Amino acid sequence: MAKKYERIADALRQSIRAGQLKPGDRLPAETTLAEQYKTSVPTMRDALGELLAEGLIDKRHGVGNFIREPRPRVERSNQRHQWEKNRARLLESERLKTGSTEHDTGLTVSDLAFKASYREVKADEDLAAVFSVPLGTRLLEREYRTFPREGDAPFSLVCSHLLYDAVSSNPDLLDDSNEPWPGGTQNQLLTVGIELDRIVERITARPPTAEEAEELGLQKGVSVFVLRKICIDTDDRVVEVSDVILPGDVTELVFTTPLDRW
Amino acid sequence: MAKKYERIADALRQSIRAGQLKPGDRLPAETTLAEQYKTSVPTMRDALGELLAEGLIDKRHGVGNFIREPRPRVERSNQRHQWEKNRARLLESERLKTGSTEHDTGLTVSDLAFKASYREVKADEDLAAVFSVPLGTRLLEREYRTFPREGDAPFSLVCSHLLYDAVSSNPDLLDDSNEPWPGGTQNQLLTVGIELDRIVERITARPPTAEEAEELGLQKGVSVFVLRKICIDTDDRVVEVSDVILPGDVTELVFTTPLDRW
DNA sequence: CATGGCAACTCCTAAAGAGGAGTTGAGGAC
DNA sequence: GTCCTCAACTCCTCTTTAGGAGTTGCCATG
Repeated sequence: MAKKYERIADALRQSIRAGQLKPGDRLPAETTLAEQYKTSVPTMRDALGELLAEGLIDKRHGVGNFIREPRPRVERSNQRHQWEKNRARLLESERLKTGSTEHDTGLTVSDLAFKASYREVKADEDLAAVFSVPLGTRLLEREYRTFPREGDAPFSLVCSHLLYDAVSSNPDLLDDSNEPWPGGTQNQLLTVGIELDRIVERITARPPTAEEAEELGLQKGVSVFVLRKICIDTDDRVVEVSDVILPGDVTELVFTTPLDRW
Repeated sequence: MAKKYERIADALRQSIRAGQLKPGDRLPAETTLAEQYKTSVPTMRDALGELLAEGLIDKRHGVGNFIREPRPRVERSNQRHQWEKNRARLLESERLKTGSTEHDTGLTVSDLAFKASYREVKADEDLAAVFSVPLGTRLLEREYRTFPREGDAPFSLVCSHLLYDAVSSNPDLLDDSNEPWPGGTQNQLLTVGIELDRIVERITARPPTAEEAEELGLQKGVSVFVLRKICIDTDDRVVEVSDVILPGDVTELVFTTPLDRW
C-alpha cells in the first residue's frame, strides 16, 4: 500500500493541476488540512514537504502555505561564452553601442545586481591541482552574487579564482569597487594578454548547505547545482576556476555541442 | 541557535571526515544513537536524513545505517558526442578494431548492459513542439536503462524519441532485439541518410518520482538530473529527443565549450 | 546434516501534543 | 492621525509512544 503522506501529496498535486488551487492561494492551516484529510499534523507536514521539494508550494513561517507561481526557469547557456568572447574583441566604443547589461555567467536576464568582494588567497590542495600550480600559490579570489532584482534573493553564488600574478599587471582588476568587470571577464583578461581557448564546466547536484539555503532563499528539500567553470587559455593553461551555486528549482542549464568542427 | 538535528548531523559528519567512522561501518541502532546524543528517535532520524541526502550514509530497512563508500561519480561528457560522430564515419571493419563497448549516452564506463523496449507512439504536445511537427505524428520510442554491472541498480533511465518515418527505411532500427545499436545511434542514423550537426542539452534538477527512486535505488532526499538531449541534423531538423534521468548523487556532467571556432 | 520457523533486531510510518518563534492586524494610548 | 502593544494565528522543532515491516541468524525439527 502506498504511504499515507504520499497519497495526500498526490491528492494535493491533483488539486493544483486541476486548477482548484490557483497560484497565490493560501492553503488552509496545517491543523485544518490534517482534519480534512483525516490524519495527524506531522503526517500532513510530510505530505506538504513533498510538494515543497518539488517547488509546488511555498511555506512561510508564521504566515501559511501558498501555491507557488510557476516561476520560469532561468536559462544558463554555454552559447554565452562564445558571445562574450566576440564582444571582448570589439573596441570599447563598439561595445557600448550594444548596450547589454548581461555579463559572463551566462544568465539570460537583464538588470543584474552585484555584490562583490575580492581577496588574495593561497591555493589549497583542490585549487592547486586544478590550476596545476604548487600548493600555496597566490590567487585572486572574487566572490559575488547575482540578483534578478535589487532586494530579491540571489540566484547564483559565485566564487572565482584567478592566478594572482597573471592579472596583477592591471591594477583595475584587483579593485572590487568596479564589479562587474567592464566588458566582462574575458575582455579584462585580454588586457593582461590572456585569450581563452575553451571552457570546461563540471556539474553536480547536492542538497544546499545551511548557509546556501539561507542566502538563496531555498525551501527545504530543494537541491542546488554546483557548477565548476574552468577557463583555459590558448596556451592550455588554466586561468580561471569559478565555483557557481545555482538553485535547482529555477535553473535550466543549456549546452550546445557543435559536431562538425574541432 | 542552530537546530538540534543539524548539530547532531554536523557531529556525525565530523566523525566521518575524521575517520572515526570508516566506509562500510554500521552505525549503532537509531534508538542507541538517540540515547548517545541525548535526543529522541525522530530527531535522530532527522539528523541521519541530512547525511542520507548528502550521500554520506546508506539506510537499509531492517538492517541498519552504514557509512557509504565514497562512490566515484560517473562522468558524462559532451566530448563523447564528437568522438561518436567520428567513429560513425569509419567503415564497419575499422570500427570493430577500436572495439569499444561504450555507446552514445556519453558515459565513461565499460561493460554497459541494456534493457530496451521499442514502441510506436504519437507525438504529444510537448514532443510535437520540440520536433516542430503536427500533434500525433508517428514517433519511434526507445526506452532503456544503462547498468554499471549486471544486477546493479541502473544509473540512467533513458526515453528516446525519433521521427518514425525518418528511420523506418532501415528495418533493423525498428527491432529492439539488437540494442544497443551497432556503432551507436549516430552511425545508425547515417544508414538512413541523417547526419548530425549539433546537440543541444537542457539540464534541470528535481526530486525523483517514486518510480524513479525505486528504479535507480535512490536514498531519500537525493535528487535527479533531468537531461533532455536534442539532436539536430545538418538540415536543421530535430531528429532525436532523448530524456535522460540520472542520479544526482553519483553523476557529474562535463561540458567543454571551444571558443575559437563556430 | 538440511530445512523451516521463529525470535530478536533493525528501520519505517504514524499519532498526539507541548512549547517556541515569526507574522499580522486590531485596538488602545498618545 | 500615528504609533505601540498585544493577542491570535501561523508554521517549526522536539518529545513520547505505538505498531508495522524487512532482515538475520539461531535452533528445533525432520
